[in-house]
Amino acid sequence: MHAVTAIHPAAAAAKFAVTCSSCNLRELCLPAGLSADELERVENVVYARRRVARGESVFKAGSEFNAIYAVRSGFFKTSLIDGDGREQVTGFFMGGELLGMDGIDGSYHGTAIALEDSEVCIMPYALIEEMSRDIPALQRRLYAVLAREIARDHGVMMLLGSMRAEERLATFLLNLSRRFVRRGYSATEFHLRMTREEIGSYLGLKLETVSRLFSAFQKDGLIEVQQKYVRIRDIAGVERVLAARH
Amino acid sequence: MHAVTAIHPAAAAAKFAVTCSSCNLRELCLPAGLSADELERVENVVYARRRVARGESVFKAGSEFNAIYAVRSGFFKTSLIDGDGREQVTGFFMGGELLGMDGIDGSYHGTAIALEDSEVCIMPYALIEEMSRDIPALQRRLYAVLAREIARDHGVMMLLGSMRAEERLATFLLNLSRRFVRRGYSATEFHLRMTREEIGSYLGLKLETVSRLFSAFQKDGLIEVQQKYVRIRDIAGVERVLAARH
DNA sequence: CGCAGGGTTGAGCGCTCTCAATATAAGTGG
DNA sequence: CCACTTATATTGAGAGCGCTCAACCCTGCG
Repeated sequence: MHAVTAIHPAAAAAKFAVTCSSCNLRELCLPAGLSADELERVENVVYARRRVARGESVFKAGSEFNAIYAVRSGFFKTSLIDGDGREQVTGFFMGGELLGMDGIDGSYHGTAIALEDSEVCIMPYALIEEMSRDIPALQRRLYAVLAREIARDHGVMMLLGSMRAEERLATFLLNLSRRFVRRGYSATEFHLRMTREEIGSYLGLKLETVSRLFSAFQKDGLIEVQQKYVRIRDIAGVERVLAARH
Repeated sequence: MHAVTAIHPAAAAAKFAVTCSSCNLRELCLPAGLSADELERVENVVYARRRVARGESVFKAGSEFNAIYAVRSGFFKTSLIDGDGREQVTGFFMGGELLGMDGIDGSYHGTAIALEDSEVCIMPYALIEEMSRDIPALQRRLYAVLAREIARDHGVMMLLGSMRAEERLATFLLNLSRRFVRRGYSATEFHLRMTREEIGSYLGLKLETVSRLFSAFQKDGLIEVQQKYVRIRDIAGVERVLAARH
């Protein structure tokens, strides 16, 4: 069992600064408007961290659901394997984002795999659930996080259902850029953690098509690309790829 | 405000039978293992119904979130409209299914439109949220419903990302069939409520392609189709379209 | 009856895939 | 440190699936 012991408020705040904030639990904690006391309790939820080596899984599709994971550092993909062994990448996740929420109804629906050596915070669901009953702000937050995941998926459905290949890649690059920025990294220069094949799976394209598009974007002066290194030279230009629909 | 007045248990059960069960709230109520007393409270959440005429919307993208809706009768589509006015259908919903959960973080993300004269049960979110704190089973249920929506969307992502046109249509038909059966309708014979264009949008295909595929399935003896009427003549054959991946 | 919305079908094009060869990186073990 | 292996990327040529454009048909309804 997990014991919630009394901690001095200042100590709680300090501990939060170490554990929750450095776990980058922004999705769950930051905008929730929790009191210091509530923060302490939430912070206690993160009762363990776990290193996940590149290529290892955090959880596998079908295995029993018992925790949500917050990415503390590193980079992950989530994917489904279909009956014929075909993989569909359903998302990429970086620091501060949550993994495993699709498992709340019993077992994980997909598999989460680290694309580089990473670390996650383990948040046992039983504790979260219990606590969310006492802390309305946390409950609202949890629902909101789930709802936002649905909204994100709908965005991907729109991408897959109605965009042409170059629009998909442009959307992908802009999305990555925005997320890197929010984490204090460069908006225009980054290393891709995933392979062309994984990008292709996510975007509903073949890896050769992805590769060709990178080359085409480079030829058009939109980006500079060399294997996994990408520099966006003309963000407005990349955005224009989306604007010029049809 | 909504007043929870004391009701005799038997009366509560009767009222539940009328309101909740006939609202087909199976997603939320049925497998939750609620006590009679809890059922009464949940049933009180459905404080109003609303008729939605064909073509009308239940809620619109961007409007303020205040309720989840359960389909009582009829048929709905949800869709996103992108900047250029392009529509992406994100789902079809029939009796007993829930609409509007993607709005929990403030405002509805998509628009829900009735494809035939329909009726929904209005479940004010403030009440649900409050109640889910008192009734753990309901809370778990709500999370599960949200999680299942995410899983559903991942399934659609797989469909859009990795299936060929005929596989998509086969998947669509089998999914509809399964859902009709669960509601006591025929598994093999039904009227489509949506247009070819809406099916196409959902499946990431053009309406002409959808039409051609229906014709092709008919020629192969898999189905019989005449405008919106569909009869599946060879379910195993339709399933084989999926099995024979490339 | 005429109109409008939805559905079907055809012809041809083009985007993306398939197949294949080559190039580049990143390990691995001697 | 260097050959060797393996994973990942790039690029080309050609094919085919699904799209575009267009004509026609069906059905319901005022």
